[in-house]
Amino acid sequence: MSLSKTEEQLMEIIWKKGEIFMKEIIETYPDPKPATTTIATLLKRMQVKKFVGYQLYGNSRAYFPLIKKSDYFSKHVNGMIKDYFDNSALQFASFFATNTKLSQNELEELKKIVEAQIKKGES
Amino acid sequence: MSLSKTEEQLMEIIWKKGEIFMKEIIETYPDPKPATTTIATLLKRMQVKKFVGYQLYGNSRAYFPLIKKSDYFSKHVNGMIKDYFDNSALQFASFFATNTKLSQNELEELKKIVEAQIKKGES
DNA sequence: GAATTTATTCTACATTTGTAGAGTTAACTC
DNA sequence: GAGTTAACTCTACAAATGTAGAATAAATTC
Repeated sequence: MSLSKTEEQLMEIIWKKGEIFMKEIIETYPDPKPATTTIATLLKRMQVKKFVGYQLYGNSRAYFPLIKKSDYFSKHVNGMIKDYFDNSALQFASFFATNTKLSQNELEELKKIVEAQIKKGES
Repeated sequence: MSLSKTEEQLMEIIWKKGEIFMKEIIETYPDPKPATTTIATLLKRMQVKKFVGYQLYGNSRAYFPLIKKSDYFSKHVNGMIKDYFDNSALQFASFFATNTKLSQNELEELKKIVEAQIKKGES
């Protein structure tokens, strides 16, 4: 079971806050804000799909993610690599480095990250 | 308008071949193969969405992509960066480098790619 | 404590997606 | 040329998704 685009957006709001009340969720949306019932429905479905849970505080619910954003995107990206880049992470990385607008500075940063990652693996 | 997961899979088949006939499409799918009508429906929808076109050869159609795979994934990945990584490509790159299982060799390769990209920008 | 606000469930309905049968037509096969 | 195969259109239908009203219940406010 995976999330739809709209559910993913909501999920992102929940990830950002870590724990969030209905009222805050609605506030987060830009106008025109969705009806609370709409959000309630999404939250319900996401609970069924085991992506969010909630903690009762007195009588109100604080919703929280049941999956880490990094895990979610790992799966997501790895799925993409598998399905559309011949299962080659490198191919994807190459595509990414050449097709995304990274500034010189960002490229330098990225280089550092990669180097650090290499170091890490060497130990 | 964007493609659903299933349509994307079919799109990938079309990208791979560049130009492809119905029969070949079906052959590409693993068992249990979908009904030809299923594929026909998907193709029809993808034509409406302007993702594929076809060229008549005598009486049969050779389907081909109307969008380049690199363009499609650029949009895709950039959308992901925008929606879930604070619009920071670097943040995504960092996530990618640390969360995807790249071998030492692949990391070295990636480093080279990044370096090449840096060189390119310097000119 | 009556009136208002807020959150929740239940129900509903339109749209999109996944899948494919029925029917048609052209092509291919003896 | 009668029978088989292939591809296409049209129709259909179930499931998933996007959106929200009605009803209810609790909390907040005068």
